[in-house]
Amino acid sequence: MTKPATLHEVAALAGVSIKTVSRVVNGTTTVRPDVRDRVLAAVAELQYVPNSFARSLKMGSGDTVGVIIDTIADPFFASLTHAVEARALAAGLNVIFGSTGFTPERERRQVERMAMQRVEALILAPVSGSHAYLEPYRRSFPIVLIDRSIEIEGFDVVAVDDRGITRRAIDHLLAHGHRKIAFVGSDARFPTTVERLVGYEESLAAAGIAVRPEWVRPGPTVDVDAADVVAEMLAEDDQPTAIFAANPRAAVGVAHALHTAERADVAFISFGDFPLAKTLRPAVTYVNQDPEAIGVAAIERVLTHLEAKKLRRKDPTAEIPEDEPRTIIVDTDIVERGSGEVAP
Amino acid sequence: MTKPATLHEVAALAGVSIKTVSRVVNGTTTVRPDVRDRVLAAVAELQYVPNSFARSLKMGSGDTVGVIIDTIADPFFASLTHAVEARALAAGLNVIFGSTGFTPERERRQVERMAMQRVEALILAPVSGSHAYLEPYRRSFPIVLIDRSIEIEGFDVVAVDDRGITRRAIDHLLAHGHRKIAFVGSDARFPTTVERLVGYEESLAAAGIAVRPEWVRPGPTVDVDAADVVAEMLAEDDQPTAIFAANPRAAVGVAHALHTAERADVAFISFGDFPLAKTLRPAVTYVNQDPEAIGVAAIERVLTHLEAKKLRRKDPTAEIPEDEPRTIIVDTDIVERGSGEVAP
DNA sequence: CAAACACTGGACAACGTTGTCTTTTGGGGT
DNA sequence: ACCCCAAAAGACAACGTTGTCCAGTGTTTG
Repeated sequence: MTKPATLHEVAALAGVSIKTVSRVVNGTTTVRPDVRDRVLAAVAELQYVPNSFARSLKMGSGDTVGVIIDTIADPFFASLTHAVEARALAAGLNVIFGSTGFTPERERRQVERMAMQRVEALILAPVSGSHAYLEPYRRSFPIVLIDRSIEIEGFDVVAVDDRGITRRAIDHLLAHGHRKIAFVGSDARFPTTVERLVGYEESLAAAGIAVRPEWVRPGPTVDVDAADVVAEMLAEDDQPTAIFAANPRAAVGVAHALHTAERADVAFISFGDFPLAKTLRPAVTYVNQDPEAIGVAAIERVLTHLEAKKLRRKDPTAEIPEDEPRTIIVDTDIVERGSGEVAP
Repeated sequence: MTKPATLHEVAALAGVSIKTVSRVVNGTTTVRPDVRDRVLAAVAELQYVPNSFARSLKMGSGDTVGVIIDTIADPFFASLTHAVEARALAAGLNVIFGSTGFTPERERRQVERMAMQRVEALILAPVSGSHAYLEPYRRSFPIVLIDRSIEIEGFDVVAVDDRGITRRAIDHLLAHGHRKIAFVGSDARFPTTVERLVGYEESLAAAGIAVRPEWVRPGPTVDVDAADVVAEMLAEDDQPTAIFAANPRAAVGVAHALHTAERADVAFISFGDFPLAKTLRPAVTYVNQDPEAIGVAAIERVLTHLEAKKLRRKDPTAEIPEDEPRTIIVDTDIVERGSGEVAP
């Protein structure tokens, strides 16, 4: 593990001053071709790589954005992060990431880490709980909240209209004649599924149908398997004729249960696509919440803020309307593939 | 966007010297309780967060490890990265990540970026092509190659015995009486699938069966859908009675094709599990290449190297055998779930 | 041919932190 | 009351880089 070369060493080898090497490396000013070549030769020989610590320290800002999500093992966040990284790379930014594991405490720890790493901006999928603690951080770097909205003013938010689209999904089932609709995958820990549940309730209320608590079930948790929940409901005499899965993991369970019970007669809509959803018969109708679109929108907000910061450095009085926090609702639609169009 | 507070400001507010604040923050030496409290109050009031750029610059080393993979959208790498991050967090390390998008050129660029970020270590899933360019970097920080091995000596490698386990999978099909076995998902770009193809060929050769080129097909690529490939083969009079999918994406295509054609009579083994694989009927037998196990083994190697580095700082002459590059083959097995045990 | 002029190269300080070394403080023993 | 010693606090340099400013060089023009 040799220590990397420094400007001094390159300068000594090339027989110039460190400042000249700096100029060649950064290419800001013109340097006489022969000197330039000598420096580049030295750079190559010593395998010189600029020290970003020193550079960022001097410059007063780095080139890293943070991404904090539930877990990268969730395909939804994997796609989202993928989109963020691709755009960040193009913009010359590094991506540092951390997971909350669904716990507020760990979320705080991750945010703190990001602050210490002096990220230029933070993209955060907040877990439930108070987020007042974010306030001071927001003064140091822009924070874009994704996937779920938060009660506090002043943050950028990129999310999906969970309530509205769920309402539309339930309306869709109602329109196909269903009156007995189950909701699988409720989880009070997640604001998103809570919102989806509200959409479910609103839709039923508008149709004059009472919510039956025994048909509102938790999704996959440590001790509950969504497949078991469905099997249980389908074992009763009085059964739902349609099932809405509030998240893809729940949907996989529901699909498993319906498939093993050979109950193609039960209508089914999933919130979020999953692999093989189109292979099952009937293929699964789903709410298309596009993770890439959310990721792209989030990183674009970040880039806008960074651009604004650059502008403001030149002219601190400049008015930059794009720099104000915004709430972006990413479009969502329902993709009909059969399972959601089954008649009761 | 206020500038974060510095040690100087905290020191001024607390009425002490910066060194004392540094001591309180790092908790190395004892500080008189009253002074300590005053400093902590100032830290809280100013929202002081240490500047890791300055710290890393002074210390000569940071606390970040890099992870470079094909794409985080691949569930295999998502799980792997998840395991790496969890362990890194526990060790107080930050994870910075980048994707190659399967192109050698972009891989180089990502490695360069990591070097500039002065990562403490790098976990890399190399794409094919020459990796001689890694040699100089290896002198600056340890590099652990994952998932695929590389021709160069001197690197840590954590991988799966692709050839051996594939051979076992094909042997498994042979043992169930199959003689006509197709291989879907070959891709010369990936050393892993190349190795798997070799395993396939070895197994057939050992059984005295000739490889039929028309049954060795590429997996999903930009212009080839694995499902179409399978449908094509099953349209012929002379068909394979068993199919081996060389990667999970190919497997999803194969599953789709078999399922839509209602060909439960065709045996099927997948390299890698995929969601719903256990839901299909018959449930899909698969080679269990545990991504978490690979991730854990890789980050453990990294931690070992960093520990060794710390030891060596104290005693540069110390002999640390664990620090030598190693090749770790992570255990793999075949999970029988039905589809691989179908008779011809 | 000389003088002004770009243009190139170098010395020095500073970013915020920690390590080393020195100074101050406080408390105990005589 | 004095001195000594340990513990606590401070002064200063240094990490590797870039920005500012100044000196030197060669080129072009009056």
